[in-house]
Amino acid sequence: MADAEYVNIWMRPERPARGPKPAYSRAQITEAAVRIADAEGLEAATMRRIAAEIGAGAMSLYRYVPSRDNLIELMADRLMGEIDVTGLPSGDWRADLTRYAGELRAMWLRHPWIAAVQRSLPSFGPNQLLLIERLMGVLDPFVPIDENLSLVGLLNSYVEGTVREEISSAREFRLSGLTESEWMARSYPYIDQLVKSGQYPIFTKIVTEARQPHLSRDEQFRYGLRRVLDCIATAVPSTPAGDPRPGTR
Amino acid sequence: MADAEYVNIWMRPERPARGPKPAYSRAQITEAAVRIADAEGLEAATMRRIAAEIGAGAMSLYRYVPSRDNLIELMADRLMGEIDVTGLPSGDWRADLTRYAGELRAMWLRHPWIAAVQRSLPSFGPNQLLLIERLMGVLDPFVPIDENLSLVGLLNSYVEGTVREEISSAREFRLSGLTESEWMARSYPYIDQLVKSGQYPIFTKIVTEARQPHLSRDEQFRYGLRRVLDCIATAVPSTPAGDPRPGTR
DNA sequence: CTCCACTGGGTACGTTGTACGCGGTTATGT
DNA sequence: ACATAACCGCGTACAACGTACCCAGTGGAG
Repeated sequence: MADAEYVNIWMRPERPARGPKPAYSRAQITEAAVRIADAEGLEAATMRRIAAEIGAGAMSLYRYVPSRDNLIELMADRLMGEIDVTGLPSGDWRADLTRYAGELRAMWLRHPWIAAVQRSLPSFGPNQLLLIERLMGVLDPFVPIDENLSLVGLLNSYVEGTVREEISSAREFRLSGLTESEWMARSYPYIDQLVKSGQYPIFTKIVTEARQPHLSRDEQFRYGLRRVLDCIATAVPSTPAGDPRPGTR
Repeated sequence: MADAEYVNIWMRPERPARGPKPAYSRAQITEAAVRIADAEGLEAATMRRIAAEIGAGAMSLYRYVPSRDNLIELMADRLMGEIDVTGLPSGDWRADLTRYAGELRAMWLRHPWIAAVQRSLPSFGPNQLLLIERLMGVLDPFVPIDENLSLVGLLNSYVEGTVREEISSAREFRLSGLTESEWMARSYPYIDQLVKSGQYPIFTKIVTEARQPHLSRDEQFRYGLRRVLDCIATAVPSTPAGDPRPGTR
């Protein structure tokens, strides 16, 4: 009942006032959970497994965290902290957003399980909040806040969308225990059957021509990112708002 | 062991040659599962629940589907079938993509649980395949296949990204059993505390100014979509490839 | 020194996906 | 026509999950 009072994990104090010193901490638990999720996926980070990782009993975790879902919120915010936003905004919005996009992508690739966490309402943990401040600060001088949200949303969508695709191939191999070529050999009959049927000319083109990309994933990402930034540029006046804007529309 | 031979759900025949007539079908099972997921979320669509829905025993489902994960693949492809692609490509790529984007978004909103399905390697079910053919056919005459993939990927990212955000708010309410205003009242103290601290000016701006949007979600979507299409337009020559292109680059 | 709010953690419960095996049914080979 | 084997639906059973509840022990506040 006292528990139900805190809807928000971020408002619940980590430790009550009195009593013996706790043996563990939220940060330590979160760290262990992230370590396990990195190595074996989010579903491997069970309460028992996390507890074992830090040498605790399973039920001890509930002294620090109300539920597994809340722990996952903590993990997600911990990840946001990996995105370095020092020096943002720098004044050059394009450079800032390029850096941010690169770091976001790198973070996702380091922690692919982030794709599996269902964000319910945006969970405003400390790292998330700092990120919002710095990131939205980049375009804040140029566009109204709704437009800013919309543009940053577009950028985030692009990064998340592309990296999701990138992740999912790797994920399948990881948990099926197959290498990529083994998987290819296994699923070849199906693809081949589709191609041979002649009913799917464009699908065939994709499989036969685009399967061996002449660009690395990194280059593909940067190429697409430039396009997105160009798109954003059309909505960003070159001088901060408040100045009498030239007819740049 | 015979089971392991089919890596792909789409290659495994629904029914073997001999034996008594099955009482159910994949389609029927998938339909029931979708119905439950629509009403109560994907996690409510357990094997027992689905079986009960069609009046079967839990283990009977495994005569039709090798695992729950595979059933979810079936469900996902079933959803792709809701996207109407008749008459695509029509010749007007902008109209085609606008229509597609609208239908994709509507489908997601009808079946929000789609956000929770982890696509591993793209699962090429029949509906997915048809969609690929028609959708990629829209830009196929204009751009090379890699570029096509990239542009369609951008569009998909935009739709998925925005609709994910839209979904997640509603989801929280659904499963916490709170109305939006109740939730607001509950989480207000935290938001308020952040605002009052004065440390997060931009976050404050978002919460106080942008929380009451002057545009409906639909209008926001269409507005952002136009921007994305403009962005795509810069990469699409106005005449089909093969023609000597004017210096539009 | 006493008290009690707190600690870590063992036990137990309900729910999940699914392996296994049963007795009944039916298309097929003869 | 009939034996056979392949299939059916499904009851039972099990391991793993999140977590409610309880308990003995601990250490700071009075």
